[in-house]
Amino acid sequence: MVTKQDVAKRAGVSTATVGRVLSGKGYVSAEARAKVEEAIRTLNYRRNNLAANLRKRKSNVIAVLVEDLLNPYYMHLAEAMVCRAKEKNSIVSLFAVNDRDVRQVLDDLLSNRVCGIVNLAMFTCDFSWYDTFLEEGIRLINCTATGPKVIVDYAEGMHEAMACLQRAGRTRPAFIAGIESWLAPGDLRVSCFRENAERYGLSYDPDLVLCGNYPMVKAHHVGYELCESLIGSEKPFDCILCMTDMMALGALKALFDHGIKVPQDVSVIGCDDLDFTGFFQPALTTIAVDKRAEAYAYVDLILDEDVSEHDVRRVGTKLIERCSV
Amino acid sequence: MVTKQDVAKRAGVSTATVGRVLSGKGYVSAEARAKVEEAIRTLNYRRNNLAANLRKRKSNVIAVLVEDLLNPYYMHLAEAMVCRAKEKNSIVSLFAVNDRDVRQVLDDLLSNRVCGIVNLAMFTCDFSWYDTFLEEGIRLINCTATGPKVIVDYAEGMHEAMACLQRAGRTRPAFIAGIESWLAPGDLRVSCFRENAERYGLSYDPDLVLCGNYPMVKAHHVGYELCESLIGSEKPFDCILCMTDMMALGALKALFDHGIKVPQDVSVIGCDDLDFTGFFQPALTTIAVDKRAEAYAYVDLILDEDVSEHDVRRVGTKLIERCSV
DNA sequence: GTGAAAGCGCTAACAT
DNA sequence: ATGTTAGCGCTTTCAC
Repeated sequence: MVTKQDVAKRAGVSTATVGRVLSGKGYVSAEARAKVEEAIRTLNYRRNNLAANLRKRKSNVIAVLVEDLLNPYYMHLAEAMVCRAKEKNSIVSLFAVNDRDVRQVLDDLLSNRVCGIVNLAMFTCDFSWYDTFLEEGIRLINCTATGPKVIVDYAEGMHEAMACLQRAGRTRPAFIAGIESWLAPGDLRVSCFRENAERYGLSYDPDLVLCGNYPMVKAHHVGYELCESLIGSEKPFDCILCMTDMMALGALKALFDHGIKVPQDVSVIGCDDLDFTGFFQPALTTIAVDKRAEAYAYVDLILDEDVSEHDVRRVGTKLIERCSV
Repeated sequence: MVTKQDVAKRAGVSTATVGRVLSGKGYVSAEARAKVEEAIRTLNYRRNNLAANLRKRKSNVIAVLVEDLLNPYYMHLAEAMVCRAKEKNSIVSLFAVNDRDVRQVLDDLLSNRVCGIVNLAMFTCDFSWYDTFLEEGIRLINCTATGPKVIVDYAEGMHEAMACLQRAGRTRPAFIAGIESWLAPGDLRVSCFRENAERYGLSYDPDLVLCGNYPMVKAHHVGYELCESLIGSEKPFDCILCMTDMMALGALKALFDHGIKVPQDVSVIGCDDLDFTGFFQPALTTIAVDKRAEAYAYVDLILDEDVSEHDVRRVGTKLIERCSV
């Protein structure tokens, strides 16, 4: 294995000079630079990140905490994060967590001195350890109420969705929320709906806001079950808003299985705009999230120099109209 | 940050002794062990993997190379790999590659001294660098013709699929292969079909084996386009075998858009058994791969001690009958 | 059964 | 403009 030493020797300079040309900082004579570059090329030198990381007391690994990795939404995010991280010489590692083993995973992250943590899990972490992480210089995104975070602004898309429903003459929406914690004000989907439904001639009935056991149960199953119970309840509804496209997929199937026609009898709107929701039956009208922007924001919040403790990045949404309304 | 030194000092022993109790190797008196354990607990010591990795000249990172991360199949794999890796104190990092930037990614992997590489991309890597990796002690899985690999034995499932088609009275299958390289003998799907179709009363017509531009184009779009061109070609066919469930999703939609009924007019069989293929319209009959076994095999091939250069692990498949045949 | 000490390859502060 | 050097925290050999 070729070390910086080797390069220095071969170029007839010191390791410091090699370091300077490698990092691009500090003065290096054109002559020295040329010799060093030549040595690097012929020796095929490659920096050992293990050593660099130790020295810097921090790795180039961004940890992504996921609870439901199988939901394509998170893979969209993961993919874009991988790309962005690559541009910035970092790598992303996936960590599966659930509310029972967070502690152990956190231990692991500390041990591995990851450079930052993006929390894509839906439970609110017990980050009493928050300070431990900060002391180590590990940035935490979407982990605590106060820290840096990216907020998906579902409001825009939600308004369009409600307007769309109104145009279709719908008045009694049900809401498949899937998980209690998404009812919290931090998530704009339900709250925006609750506060503005009336304005669009839509009734707001708390009984029609349904929670299930996501993510213990897969999103599409949650959607299916919740939709079935909705049908069984015999409460009148003429459209369904779903927190995620996968839940909408489940709802669509439940509706189909019960002979309820979409969009003739009931309209369905999803959220996420996965790359294949246009292939659902019928093609799903959905609130699209700018997943790329979201993912890039995560990586940037971890890697950029000038990020404040209260940095908040907003990500836009918009309605994509297809055939389910 | 608490170091091994600190623990040693606190326990009144040397770092070597601390190392012994930590690793569980070597003799340590009960007395010393107790003191060390106490110190570890009260100091809240956590090993610094950065340092350990440097010393061992190898990290605990398993690199996974993916080309089409958005295909849920790879996510299933990734998820299971993350779990398995966690059991063995390793972490998995995702690397996006395509045949144009492999070289750079490989450079990156070398720089980061990952402990192993699992190639989930479909192109055959130019691993002329193979030796460079081996010298560094980096294991390569599914990278070269000769190295350790896991083979998905599609034959079992494929036989069941053909039998199923035969029972349904089908005789003229089309095959949506999606990508040229999957036609190679290394992949059992097409080859098993080609060699055995006749036995099940199925015709084998090379003109009905369709390739597209996967993974440059998303799997479901490839499935859609290929199926459309199939319909347009006016060659007779009464069933379609698809290389992946996502391609089947596309085919299903193309068929629907052209008013062709599944399974009445045409039967469709997919491959993978993604967790939501039962929610397709109609629910898809598919060849299920034991994804967990596949994923575990990858991790084990990287991490286990006793892996030979020609180790081959087989993963089973079986047909899941739903409603598309 | 235990301890001392030599690095792993790099970075950066300091000296020249 | 360039070189020297002191660690980063760990593992592991070797000596006691």
